Amino acid sequence: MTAQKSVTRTDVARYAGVSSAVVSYVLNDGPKRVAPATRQRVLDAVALLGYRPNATARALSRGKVDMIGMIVPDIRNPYFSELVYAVDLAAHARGRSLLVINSDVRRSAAPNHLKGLVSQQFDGLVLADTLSPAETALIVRLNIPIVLINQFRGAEEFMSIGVDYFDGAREATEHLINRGHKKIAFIGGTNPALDPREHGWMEALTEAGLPLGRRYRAEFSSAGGYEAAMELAREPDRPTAVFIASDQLAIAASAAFHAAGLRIPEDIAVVSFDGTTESKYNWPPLTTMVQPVQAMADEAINRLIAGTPEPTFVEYPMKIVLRASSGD
Amino acid sequence: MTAQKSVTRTDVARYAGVSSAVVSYVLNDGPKRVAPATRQRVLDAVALLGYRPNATARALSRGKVDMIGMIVPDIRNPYFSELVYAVDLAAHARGRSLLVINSDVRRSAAPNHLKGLVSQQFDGLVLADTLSPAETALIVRLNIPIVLINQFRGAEEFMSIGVDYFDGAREATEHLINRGHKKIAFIGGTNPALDPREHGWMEALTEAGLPLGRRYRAEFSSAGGYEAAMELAREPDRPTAVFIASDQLAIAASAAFHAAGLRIPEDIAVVSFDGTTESKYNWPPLTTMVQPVQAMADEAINRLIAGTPEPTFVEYPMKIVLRASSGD
DNA sequence: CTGAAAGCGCTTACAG
DNA sequence: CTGAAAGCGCTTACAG
Repeated sequence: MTAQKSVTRTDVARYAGVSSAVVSYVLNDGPKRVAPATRQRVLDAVALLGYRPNATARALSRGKVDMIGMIVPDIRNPYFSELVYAVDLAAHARGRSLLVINSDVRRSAAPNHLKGLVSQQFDGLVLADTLSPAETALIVRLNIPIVLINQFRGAEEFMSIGVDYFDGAREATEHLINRGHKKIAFIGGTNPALDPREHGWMEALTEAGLPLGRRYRAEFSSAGGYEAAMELAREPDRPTAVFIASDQLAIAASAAFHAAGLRIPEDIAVVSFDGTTESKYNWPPLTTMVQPVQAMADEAINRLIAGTPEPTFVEYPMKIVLRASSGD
Repeated sequence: MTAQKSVTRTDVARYAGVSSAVVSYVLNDGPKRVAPATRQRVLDAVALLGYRPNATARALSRGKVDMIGMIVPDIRNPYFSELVYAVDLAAHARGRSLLVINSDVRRSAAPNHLKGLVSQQFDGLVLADTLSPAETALIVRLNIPIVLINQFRGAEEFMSIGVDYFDGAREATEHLINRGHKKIAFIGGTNPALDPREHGWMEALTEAGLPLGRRYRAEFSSAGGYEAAMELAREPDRPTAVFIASDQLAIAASAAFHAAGLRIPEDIAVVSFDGTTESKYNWPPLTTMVQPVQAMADEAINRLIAGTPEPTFVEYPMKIVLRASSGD
């Protein structure tokens, strides 16, 4: 269903009166040199015939596709769409396309959502999703460079790129403590393992000799954040501040607090996590821990292109951005 | 850089003691029938050798890649990330992968951002971006099925799928009129041509015998929406209501109104356009015109797969969702 | 029901 | 500087 009778390398070669090899040399700028006059003839033929190289054939012949795959839970989450954007930018800067795989979509569309992926000849894979052991095994068998990004549950087999979740969370909580809050809650996800963000929150409170506030575990979605915040708002002994594990949750939580008649930050101060653009346009604007998304994306792509990376954990520090939600 | 010494069809065939053609027949369930016993031998060999078919070779041989391309201005805009998600879902349901191209990224990464696209052998292309005439010419030469989505400036050459922008905008404005507003402004984009949303707003006001309110033209970004709203807020003869052309603009505008000390909807009522999830979690929740995104996405994919679609305009009606931003 | 073989459109050693 | 040719890993008419 591509072009009906598409122009091929051979057509160009014939028209220019050279071999198809020469056409390749011209188009790829190598590996052989071509005489200027010949070169011009080829270029003219290309233009005249409207020739477009077939990327598929090229990929088959070269044994690589110049394409990187990226697995993401849900691209509708602003954090992930910013991450995808950054990785895409990095990939293109290095001459690669990025094929984004929404694991959400796959999971609903097919029982074995990674199946199609398996036959794809990616140069590498950026994993922004937590996979089941079975899925991980499948991925490993792909035998291509892999980098985990945005995951704190670092797998032993792969290189992992992320922020210092623990320290970031601790700093966020400390900021609330420094502003005089004594009852500081936590809203986060329903992880099976301990979320380092929850851990960092605990650590900060413990260090300050403060009691652990209540923790609310929600689905990582707007609806989840809204419900958790509503629950918090109805608490008889309400906390005066809350550290929320993602901007998406925090934005929905803000709406819930408003709906419950709470003023931010007067009644409930909020510090969030991620530093997406959305956090700035929330009402009130969110104080949030910023992830250096582009730097992480660049790193991921560079490592992949360099070949299978060492299974280490590359950790970026976070920076806090002070805004009105915490009274700043 | 794919698997070092990957297992090929030939290896499987040899191991199973059949020809590579038979392996194909088994794996593709056709076009020939294979004896059950032989079939089982092949399947066993596949499992034992850990064979993964090479999608690139398959694509070259079949002349198609089962991949659809989608060009989007900026995936970080929630409306587009929801649209991409929907199209991805539709594509996978039909057995195709979706390669998303951020024209933003391409434009900054390469002068001719569509160049790489040209050699890709897509089965079809979903265009959610307005292209320059030169870019359009390039795309046409691709000679593959194309569908425009989310564009009101319908090109004559292509099928176009979208909502009834004009009617949607009119209904949005009428809602404000029905609630008694007399001074209704408009915040929209800086389009060279007349945005039908602006046109619909005008029409509603004219029909009601109301004077045209001021119109604020902004970049389609959060920053753009914020600035436009700030300008509106400072107006001496401030409007009491505003129709805003997208949720992204409206969310940023809400923040600006709050920052300027205006209450929504008491001082300024807002009706927005798009119906993204974000609109629901804004404060206050936005009354907005909902686009039937999934239906549009399904339609786009179905048409592409059926072959080059007729250059018609498929228009979906919009539905208003009433929420607090308009006092509902 | 199974096999030998041509072909998809490139790339790239190998000769000249 | 240029060409003839093998090869990438599949698919699929064509024979048997």
